Amino acid sequence: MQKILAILGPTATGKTDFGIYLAQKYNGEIVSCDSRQVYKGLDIGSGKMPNISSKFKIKNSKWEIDGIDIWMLDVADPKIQYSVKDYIDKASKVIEEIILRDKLPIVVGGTGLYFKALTEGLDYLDLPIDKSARKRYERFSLVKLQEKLKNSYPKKWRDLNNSERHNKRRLIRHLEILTMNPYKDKSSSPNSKPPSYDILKIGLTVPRPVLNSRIDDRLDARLNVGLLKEVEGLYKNGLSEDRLKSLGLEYGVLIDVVTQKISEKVAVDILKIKIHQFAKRQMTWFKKDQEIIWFDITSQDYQIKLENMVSSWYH
RNA sequence: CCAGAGGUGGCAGAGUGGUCAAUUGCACUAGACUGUAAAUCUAGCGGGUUUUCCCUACGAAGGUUCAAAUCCUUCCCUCUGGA
Repeated sequence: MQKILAILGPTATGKTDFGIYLAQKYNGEIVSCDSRQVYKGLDIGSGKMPNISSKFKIKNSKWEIDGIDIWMLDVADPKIQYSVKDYIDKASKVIEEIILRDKLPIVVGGTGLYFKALTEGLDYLDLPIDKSARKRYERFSLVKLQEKLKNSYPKKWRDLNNSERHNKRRLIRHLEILTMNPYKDKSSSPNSKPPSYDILKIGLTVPRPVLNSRIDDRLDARLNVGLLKEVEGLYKNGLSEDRLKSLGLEYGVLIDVVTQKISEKVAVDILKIKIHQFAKRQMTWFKKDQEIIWFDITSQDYQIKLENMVSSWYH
């Protein structure tokens, strides 16, 4: 069975660096699994930029760091919302191509849903976004959305947990799906199963306090190399405030500095907290995947142990 | 030194005699999540193995009252204005 290596985990654990290292060692190519790195122009903030010590070049939107090809970067226009569907369509092709080149695909990233969709498939992925339905439902109150779903699709409503029932955005999507009536249309495929691979899932982790301070340091470093300018540039290039907000974290918070709503100092404090919380959410997601083998990067010899594991899997 | 304002849970900030272990926001903890996922959402959040119960708590110490974060006295501290 074709092998794929995956390096997962929360932000700021050095996934990319380690991925590049392993790619060099095992003749691999990297497939980024990151919902923000897909966008052109989100470079510093999304963590695309390599270390100063690394050599990198970009040709035709294709990145190469220290001689290693990195895929799924700059594949989307930041003005336009990207989706899981877009990601797996493209990334699965990229993986096939790497395999045809007789190289090892190394999926590196922290976007859990994308990774899951890529490796396990997702039901009803062929149901597109219905913009008009979405627009219509967005004006509804939470209660109204709940009533509507309860009445028109009681089975779905019953299946939802408390958290989901209060999630306006999710409620809207369920309603949106309903208007497409996929369950009557036998031609729509319930599941898009990807080919089955032999995937070694490596998880990189650190004790939370350490993680938090790594996040803080990294943010300071990114600020020093022009993160704020990057956000300002995107804004001047026509990304709306709302769009930047929806991009989240550095983009969502720093835009308020660009538009002079808050000071940089305040923004940085807020941002650090938000990234801590984000890292926590990533952990919550990945913890559920029992197949991930975790390595604490602050523990001794983790690198050796990890490499041993990879090489015995890879042969 | 005088005059005003004020000291509430990790922080901000409500509450001005009982329904207050104390609204709310933030932080924090745990979690959910099948086309926005760096998004969106839920729960918990003083302590206690008996939980419609007990203890400790609204600057400190006393007091009034059946009952106080809320009223009174003194003290300590902070801020603003005047010397």
